[in-house]
Formats: sequence, C-alpha cells, structure tokens
Amino acid sequence: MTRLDATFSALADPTRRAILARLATGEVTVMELAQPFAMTQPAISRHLKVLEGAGLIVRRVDGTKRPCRLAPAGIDAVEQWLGMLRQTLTKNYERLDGVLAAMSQEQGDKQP
Amino acid sequence: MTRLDATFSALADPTRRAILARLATGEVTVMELAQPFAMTQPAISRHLKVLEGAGLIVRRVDGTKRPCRLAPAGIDAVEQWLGMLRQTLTKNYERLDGVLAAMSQEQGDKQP
DNA sequence: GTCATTAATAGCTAATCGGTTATATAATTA
DNA sequence: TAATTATATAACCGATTAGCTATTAATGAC
Repeated sequence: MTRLDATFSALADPTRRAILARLATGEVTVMELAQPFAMTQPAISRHLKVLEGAGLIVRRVDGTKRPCRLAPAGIDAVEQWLGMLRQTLTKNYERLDGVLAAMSQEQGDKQP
Repeated sequence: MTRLDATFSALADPTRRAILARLATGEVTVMELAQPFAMTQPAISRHLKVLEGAGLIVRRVDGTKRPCRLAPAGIDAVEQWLGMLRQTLTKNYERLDGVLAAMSQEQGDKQP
C-alpha cells in the first residue's frame, strides 16, 4: 500500500476525520480525543495508529500521555495529487476548446 | 456512509486513482479503461461503480458502450473538506501566535 | 511499595473489499 | 434470426477492517 493509499484510506473514516478536525485546534491527548466518541479507548488508539501510518498526525511522549498533533505533510500529499488531476483536466479542456474552435473555423464559423 | 466517506474511500485505491487520471484526459469506455490493467472487465466495472457512487464519475449510454467521464463535484467535495481543515489550522496558528506574543509582553519582552 | 491513570496490544468476530469465474442483458452486425 | 460485442451482475473466496473485551506496560501519586 502506498503512502497515498494509506492517506486516502485514513480519511475515509468519519471518526478519523473528526479526530483530525479536533487536532486542527491544537495538541490533544488520547483520552481527550476519545471522550466525545461513543467508542472505547482501544478503538481510538487504533484510529490514531492509522492516522500516524498515513502521515496525518505525529505523537510525542509526555509522561504517561501521548499528545497528538496534525502533520500537514499528509494533507499536502493529498492536495498535490488532486492538483495533478485538476491540471490534467484543465489542460485537456483547453485542448478541447482548441479542437472545437478549429472545427468551427472549418465549417465557416456556423456556430457563434 | 456519507458521500465524503465514499469519495475518500474510492480515492484510496490505486487502480481507481489511475482510472480517474485517465478520465482527466477525456471520455473513455469500459473496455478502453480495462485494457492497461492486469485485471478482468468485471473488476473494472465494479471500480467504476464505486467511483460513480462516490460522485467522482458519470456515465452515459452510447449503444452498447458506457463512456465515462470525470465529475468534478466529487473532487470539489474533497477539496472543500481539506480547505476547512486548513482554515481551522491557520486560525489556530494565528491564535497561538497571539498567545505567544502576549506571553512575551508579560515577561517584559525577554524573547526577541 | 502500592494503587491509579494513560495508553498500547492481543485475540475475537462480523462486515466489507477486491479480485475471480460464470452468466445475463442489450445493442450491433452478418 | 444468429453470432458478436460491450457491459453488468451473481456467487464465491481470502484478506482487511472496525469494533469489542481483557490484558499489559509505563508513569505518577500516595
């Protein structure tokens, strides 16, 4: 599984997206993250492992706590891929415009 | 499963991302899409169904063919979510900057 | 040292996923 | 009408996933 696979797959889960949204406001510990969800602590820990594997968060050690924070690198990778797609899309729209314009010319400008 | 779940989940598969990249260059039929992959036609048909369900492609009918093309709406939804995350992130960095500045003031500007 | 807290891990289960082969449907061609 | 082409669907299989409970490890408080 590529890093991009892991990142998109991590983002496909609503719990994990909610965790990321929470982390966008700053560093949060595992128990703090778990609290608003109807889910056990081990379940949250596994979600965090998935997010970490996807390069979307990083964790540090603070006593018994493991505060998490966002790692923008993962999000960058996603936006880069989307940008590539959009660029191809735009390029081909432009080419299509060119083709249509040429066709229009050949027909003696019947279309406005 | 929400639409956003479906979209991210659809993007998590490399075959499906390759299909989207191909479709960014224009309309393609199912067999044309299947040809470069080491995969059977039913497998591709299912990937297309997933992409359609995620709002990432649309299909039209042309005789026995079903040409697919990209539906930018799905990609828009993803970018919108990422934008929201980035906005929260930026907002909180700014707030953090403010907090740090205030702390600096209280300490009598010991930091540069 | 003992107990409480924070978090991770192991092992289980039901559901989902991504592929396969075989078959069905629908339009085209001979 | 019969054969071919393009695609979809069904039934199956092995791997993965997302949750659970129970347990473990490590730190902090008393």
